[in-house]
Amino acid sequence: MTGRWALAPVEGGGADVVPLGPDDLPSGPVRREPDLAEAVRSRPGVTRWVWRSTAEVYPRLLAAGVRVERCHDVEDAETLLLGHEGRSGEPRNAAAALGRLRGGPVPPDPPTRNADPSAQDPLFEAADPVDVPLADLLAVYAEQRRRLAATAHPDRMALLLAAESAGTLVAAEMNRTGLPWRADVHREVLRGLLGERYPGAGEPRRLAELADEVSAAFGRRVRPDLPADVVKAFAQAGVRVRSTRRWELSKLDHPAVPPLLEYKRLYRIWVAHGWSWLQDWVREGRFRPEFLPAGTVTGRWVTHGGGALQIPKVIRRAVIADPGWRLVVADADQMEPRVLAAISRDPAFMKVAGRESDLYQAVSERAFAGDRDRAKIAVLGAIYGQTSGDGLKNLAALRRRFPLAVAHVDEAARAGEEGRLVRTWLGRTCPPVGGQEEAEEAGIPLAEDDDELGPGRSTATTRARGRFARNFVVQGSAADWTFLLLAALRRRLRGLAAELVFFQHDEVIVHCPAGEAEQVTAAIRESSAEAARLTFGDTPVRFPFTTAVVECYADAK
DNA sequence: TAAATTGGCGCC
DNA sequence: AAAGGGCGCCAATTTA
Repeated sequence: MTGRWALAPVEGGGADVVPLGPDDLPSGPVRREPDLAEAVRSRPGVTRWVWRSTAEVYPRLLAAGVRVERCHDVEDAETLLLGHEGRSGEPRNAAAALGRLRGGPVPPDPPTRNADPSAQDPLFEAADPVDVPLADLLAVYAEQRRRLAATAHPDRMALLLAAESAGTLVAAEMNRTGLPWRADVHREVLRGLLGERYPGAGEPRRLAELADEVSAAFGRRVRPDLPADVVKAFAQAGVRVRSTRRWELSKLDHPAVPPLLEYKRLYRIWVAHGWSWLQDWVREGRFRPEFLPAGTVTGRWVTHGGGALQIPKVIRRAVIADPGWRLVVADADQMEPRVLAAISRDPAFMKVAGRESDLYQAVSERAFAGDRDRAKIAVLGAIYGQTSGDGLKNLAALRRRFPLAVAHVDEAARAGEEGRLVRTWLGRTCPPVGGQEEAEEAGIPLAEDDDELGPGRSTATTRARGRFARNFVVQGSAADWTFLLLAALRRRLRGLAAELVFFQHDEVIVHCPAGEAEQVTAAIRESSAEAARLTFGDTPVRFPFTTAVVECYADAK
């Protein structure tokens, strides 16, 4: 009952299961079990379940109260392996992987569905056309193990696959648990910001007032939610403005600007996190977005539904722990620069990142005469690829003191511009620019005709590809690390009532009884150290977290 | 008329 | 001071 087992659901609610030996082949007979959840529950000693897709299997287990320690998500692994092999455009579903292995048909991936809160009914979902029976799944898995051994750093790639699979478990568990959400508090916040709500059509009162103020300032009726109308109104008032972006408007000296900016801020809350959002996404005291691991090229997760990764600060007032419980909100401090230190192995930068105190302050003392703001601009500029303004001057100062760190991202940018593969620390791979469709699907900026630039000069799109790759190695390696962190934290929370309820790039929220808050805080600290050791090996770089134990999310910062 | 694109802004 | 990287979502507008 120990070791790895593979599992494939079958018609009628059952499953086929089989134990796997050290050679990745079955070490016993396939058993047909009548009940999927029972098949897993009755084998508590299994250390890793191999299955096609966590999203397919695990929600059913969780619904039956069954959790697993570890898994290998074959389709998730397929995505990462294809990427590593420079074949990211090929379908990643299990049936396609089988087709490539056997020379059979290679079905395309099913379209990614959009979550629609009014029409979610998983009971009536059609059978998945890309599903494969257990015997075929085993063949695909064994082949994946061979391909894994052939990667540039098999030990790192194995970690990446394990970490991503752990992420799929965490995501499924969070999807089920949901984020504690007080609808009554949310409504209070809305009333305070937006005023009375007019049932039926029309803006809430505060927005209507601000629209009137804008119109009064222009001397004619202007709809502030229509950029074209606003640009025209400014033109008629003798002010030329290229767009209605906030940073551009805020430079202007015109009486319409203050109410306009306030309107935009509140309008955004109204349409994105207002009463209809509450209606759509909050049920029984929980906000349940759908976390999708590996939703992006860089590895960052995305969510479907409710804009869960963009909850405005003011709305976080509604995230309140259950009575007697607390939220442990943990935020990694300057995660991406610390990751850059770890992957570049720049001695001076590692020294700076080896302290838990403010990294930007430490950088500023070495390169910017103590000016923290400039240090931060320079570091972020290096990571994001700043191309103009003071950023370049600051970047030069950064390069003098931390040459290897800057060279690391410069090299990634060059590789991206030249269409070479770019990898994160653990081996997640940024697709090269191949076919047009492929690149567009992956969101990679494409080269285009640009006759005005002579030979030897990059086009704007080439430079955009460079920035993409530059950021990829840092953001992606940071994602690598956070999944190891999540896996470690999940393991450490086992046995507690505490539950992971939220994850956002460099921030986690754990919901726990007040009495467990101290243990949870310690678990986060220990998980950070463990994840750093596993991911980057022997590195002096530290990854401190700011943790807050609060009843309300809004009080965490 | 439905699908795709655009402008804008929230979060990291 | 200037407008770099990654997303999702909404309404309006354009395209097919």
